Amino acid sequence: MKTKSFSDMQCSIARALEHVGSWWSLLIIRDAMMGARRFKHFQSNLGIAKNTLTNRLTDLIDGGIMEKVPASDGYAHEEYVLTERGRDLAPVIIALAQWGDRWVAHANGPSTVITDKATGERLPRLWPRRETGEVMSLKDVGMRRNPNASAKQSRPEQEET
Amino acid sequence: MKTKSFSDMQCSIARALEHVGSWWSLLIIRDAMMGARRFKHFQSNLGIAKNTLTNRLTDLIDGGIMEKVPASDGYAHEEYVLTERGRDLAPVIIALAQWGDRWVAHANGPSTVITDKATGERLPRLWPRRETGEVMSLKDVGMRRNPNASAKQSRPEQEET
DNA sequence: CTATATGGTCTTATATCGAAACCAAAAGTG
DNA sequence: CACTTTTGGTTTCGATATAAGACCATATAG
Repeated sequence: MKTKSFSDMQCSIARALEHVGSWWSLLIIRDAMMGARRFKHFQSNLGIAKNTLTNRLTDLIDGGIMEKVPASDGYAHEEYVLTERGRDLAPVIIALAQWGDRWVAHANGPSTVITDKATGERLPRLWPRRETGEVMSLKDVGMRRNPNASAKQSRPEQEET
Repeated sequence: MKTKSFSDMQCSIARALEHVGSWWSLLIIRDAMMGARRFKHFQSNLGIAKNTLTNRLTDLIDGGIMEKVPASDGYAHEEYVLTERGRDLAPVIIALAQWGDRWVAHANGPSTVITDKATGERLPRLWPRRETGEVMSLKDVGMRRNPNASAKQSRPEQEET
């Protein structure tokens, strides 16, 4: 139920989830990244109900993540493709896939492997790095409140008043 | 309606979303990463209904992403903390935050900045890299079907039959 | 020109969410 | 120690989104 919207939150994660946080969105985006372009592709790949697919696609288009374009092969239908904004979600998809591979993989292994096309090798884990490229420990990653953030946000250290 | 479960899908992304794909899950995890530990923290930070929060926390615990531990300060209550599995979602959270910062930021800027504690600097964009640390172009990232994947998955190139 | 596939829309049933009331136990107060 | 407030829920209820399937117009295939 979307009744509660995140769009008034200042947090970028909430604002991002407003666009890609619903149940099917990221799977549709994943399929698009893998080459799906037509309604039927998404529907048969995902086993999603048609009306739900219509809704999700409409939301993604409204959010500027996908767009409808004329068929690439000269046919009359239209196709759904990712915009730049949508393609830019690749790190999210990859991070999610790698986490899934590690922690909740299917008994037969993952259905899809993310590779470096140049070598065919599996991509190394997406992980925070410094400008230098050095891999960071999570302990060194901080989340700092933006000074000109508007509202309160209680954290254990600062809530007593 | 969650009636449709992703848990029978072989795709790691679907399997990951089964755990963190519902509306509030990732925001709860984000709050936990920022230091929230108690029910009231999550509730007041997020403005989530209490019953929904209870459900989401229960699911996260069942999924091994969070766990309940005795209060760290000697009080009688229990606290909710991330497990290793949960902390390992950091790249997903960071990728999402960075995408949000870039594409759908709030007018006043993001409420939270993700930093390198060592320098206080904002973290560079999480992006696919080779083993060498070299940043990749998305064009070089491939998604290949796992040979021993079970079911069909139609892609434009292979669907005509 | 007929049959089928595609890309939807509409209706109905059900599951989930949000809000508010309610409650027991713990913590804070005098 | 008695009294009040906070915390951490659970229950009930109404609103809404989803799933499933019927239905339909257009496009493509034969």
